Amino acid sequence: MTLFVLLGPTAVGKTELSIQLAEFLASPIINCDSRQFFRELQIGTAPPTSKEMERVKHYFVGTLGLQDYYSAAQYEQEALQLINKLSETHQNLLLSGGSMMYIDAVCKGIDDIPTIDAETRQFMHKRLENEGLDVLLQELKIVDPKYYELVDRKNHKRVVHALEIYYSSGKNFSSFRTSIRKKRPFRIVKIGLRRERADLFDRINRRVDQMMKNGLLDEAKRLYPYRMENSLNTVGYKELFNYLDGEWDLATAVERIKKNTRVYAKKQMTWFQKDKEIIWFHPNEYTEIENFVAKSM
RNA sequence: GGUGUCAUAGCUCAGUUGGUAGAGCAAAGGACUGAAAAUCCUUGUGUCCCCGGUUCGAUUCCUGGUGACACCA
Repeated sequence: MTLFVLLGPTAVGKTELSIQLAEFLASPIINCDSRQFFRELQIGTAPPTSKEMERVKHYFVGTLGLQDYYSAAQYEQEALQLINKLSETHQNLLLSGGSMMYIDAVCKGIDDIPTIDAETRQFMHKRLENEGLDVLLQELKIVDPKYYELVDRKNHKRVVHALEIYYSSGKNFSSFRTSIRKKRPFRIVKIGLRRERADLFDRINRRVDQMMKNGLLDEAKRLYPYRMENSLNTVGYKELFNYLDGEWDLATAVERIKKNTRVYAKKQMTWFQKDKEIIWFHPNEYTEIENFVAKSM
């Protein structure tokens, strides 16, 4: 069995191409855009249209509620289970999306680290607020000197998480970090889509305008009560919440959505560039992609 | 036509009592192991509008020019 992974920055044109490619491969699409998992996020995450969903069966689209907890590790498990099951009837499968960490979770695996219960999380979050990052850093230095040396010490999420692991498991983060690449019982072929930056940024800007026309603001108003949920700490929504809070005017919020989407696209490209397994194509080169896929099957 | 104000980074502007300059935004580069569309780090040389003058030295002062804006005719 071969797993084809179609990836690339947001708005590059993955969705349209993934439909064609899925039909060519006679495969369903295993979605790997982490924000498209959330059922409620309809306009802002540019999920496949209902027409596209009719043409090709999609997994992991609209499967989560706004308040559901989810993680890359959970995705790894569920996606592998699904791939395993589908491989009984399919010779080729297509995974498509741009969530870097989730792609790596499936292709390379991530270490087995205990899940932190909500209570510990809340407790550590409070400690960060009350005692500050420096106190927690000093604690980490004692508890896990190895990770203390490695960690981005200004990034509170990393520091807090390492301590959460220690307090809920009694073992430090370093003892869980193996960095061993997990073996998969199938072949993986990564196809990257990219286009000129000016072109990509232009598509992003236009897509945001289109989302606004499609009623993104109404959607944000509807979801406003849930704005504190992690699922809504998402480009396209968080900026509109600022507008609804009266902090920005609407034009500013829309500009910020565009900018943050561009920044996100850049982050994706930075991450993907390091991955030498990716074979790159321009979205217009569909024939070349199909030829390449045919040779790799 | 006259008078005045302004002309500095992609944009909005600060500043140099004359020793070639810095903020915000935009932009660029990077990190990333169970909240990742998250979170975090790094990066500012630009004919200081143009010609000339004064000066050891001018982006800064002076003459002229060009452009923008305001007011007066």
